[in-house]
Amino acid sequence: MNFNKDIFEVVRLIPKGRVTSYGAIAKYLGDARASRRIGWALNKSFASTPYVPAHRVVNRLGMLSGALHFPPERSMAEELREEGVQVKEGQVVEFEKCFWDPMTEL
DNA sequence: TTGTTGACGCTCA
DNA sequence: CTGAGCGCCAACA
Repeated sequence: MNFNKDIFEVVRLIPKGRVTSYGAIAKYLGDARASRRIGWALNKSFASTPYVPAHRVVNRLGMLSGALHFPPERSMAEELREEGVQVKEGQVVEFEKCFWDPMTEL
């Protein structure tokens, strides 16, 4: 299905040091209610190629809700920090400033 | 075929 | 502010 593919595509377009939300992606793909499916799709993103920076996708509050699903090696928080995104207590600091909206950026 | 689940988002009390 | 509940819908047992 194209949906998953589109999700991966959009996620790969997220600039380094920026983050976006499930809802934003869903909206961009035309189905604002697909947020749940996005999480599910991203779950499988590990097996897909090329690499999908799923750590740049968080929920609408900027929380790393999916951190537990990441391999210990690629901790969401760590990856983000390395890219210049401050993460504290499983949440993106200054989320609004790092937020990247495909709707307005593309 | 049916029921449960989930990396969400929103509303209401 | 916190918690509970609901809608959505694909995947899976």
